Amino acid sequence: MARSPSGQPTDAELAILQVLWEHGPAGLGKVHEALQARRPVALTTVATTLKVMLTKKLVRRDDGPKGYLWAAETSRGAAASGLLGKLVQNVFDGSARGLVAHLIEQGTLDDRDREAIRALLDEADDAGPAPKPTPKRKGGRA
Amino acid sequence: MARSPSGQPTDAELAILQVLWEHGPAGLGKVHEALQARRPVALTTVATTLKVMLTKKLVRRDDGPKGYLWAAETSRGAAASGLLGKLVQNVFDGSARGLVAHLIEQGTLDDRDREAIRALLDEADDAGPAPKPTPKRKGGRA
DNA sequence: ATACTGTTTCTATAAAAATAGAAATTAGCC
DNA sequence: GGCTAATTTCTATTTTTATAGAAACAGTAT
Repeated sequence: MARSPSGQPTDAELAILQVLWEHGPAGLGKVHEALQARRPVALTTVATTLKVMLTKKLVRRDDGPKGYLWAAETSRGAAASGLLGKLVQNVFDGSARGLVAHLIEQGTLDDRDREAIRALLDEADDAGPAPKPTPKRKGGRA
Repeated sequence: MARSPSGQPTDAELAILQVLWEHGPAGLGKVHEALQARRPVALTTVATTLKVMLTKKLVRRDDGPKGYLWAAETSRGAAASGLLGKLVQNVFDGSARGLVAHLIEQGTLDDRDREAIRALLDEADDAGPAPKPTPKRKGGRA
């Protein structure tokens, strides 16, 4: 056997999603144009990939003025979570903290980045101080 | 054309690297055993993958007591950097900060994680307080 | 209506990735 | 010295990914 489809968008698919996330729903031409700006790719290649993405439910297809309008059916956050989850699992042995540590130690983040991250950390502290492991249902505190 | 080899280790390869990173250099049997603990995989599959990884320079192969001893030739950090770089580029539009923000906002990091990260951030501040954008050569301030 | 333009679908190919059986090899054992 | 068990190499298959040409189709403008 070969591998089973991970469900995660591939590189080519991410390139397309990136365009849709930025420009919003767009026709084939628009998507192609945006991709072309980065690296050469045939129009039909984009079309084929979009078709595949449709079956994968990564994009939606609505009737537009000319042909179809293609729209991302996966949010950037969702895609990020999926891919990050895999990476964290594969490389950092499941530790997201390890991943962040890597970025910090590697000097990938500059001063402003670090400052911004501190702010976010503080917000997160305020947001969910509840150490409760998320009650399944019947929310609210006992 | 199809894609050209990214150079980055694939999922199956990462699984093997993970083992080698943890256990250090090991024989085929040991690697297989460790992988098997997670999901079923044939011995020959591991052998074949190792062979491929050898040509990719992801592992080294030294003579051992029985057969060979296989060792990771790529550090966890290096693999992480490569994969993270791609992910950041593909999904976060080049912003590593964006990636960290995602993790924080998604609640992927718990209290202890956040605390640990703060400490690392502080260390990083001390480490390289120079705001100079890394002088190309003839270092030092003008 | 007809030609042009952009879109979609169909068909196809090549490489990588994942997997494993069969066969050959080797080191150690009795 | 030949057997056994682990190892390695060879060969092979399947699926996905990435890519694109050809052809069929739709809408637009003249």
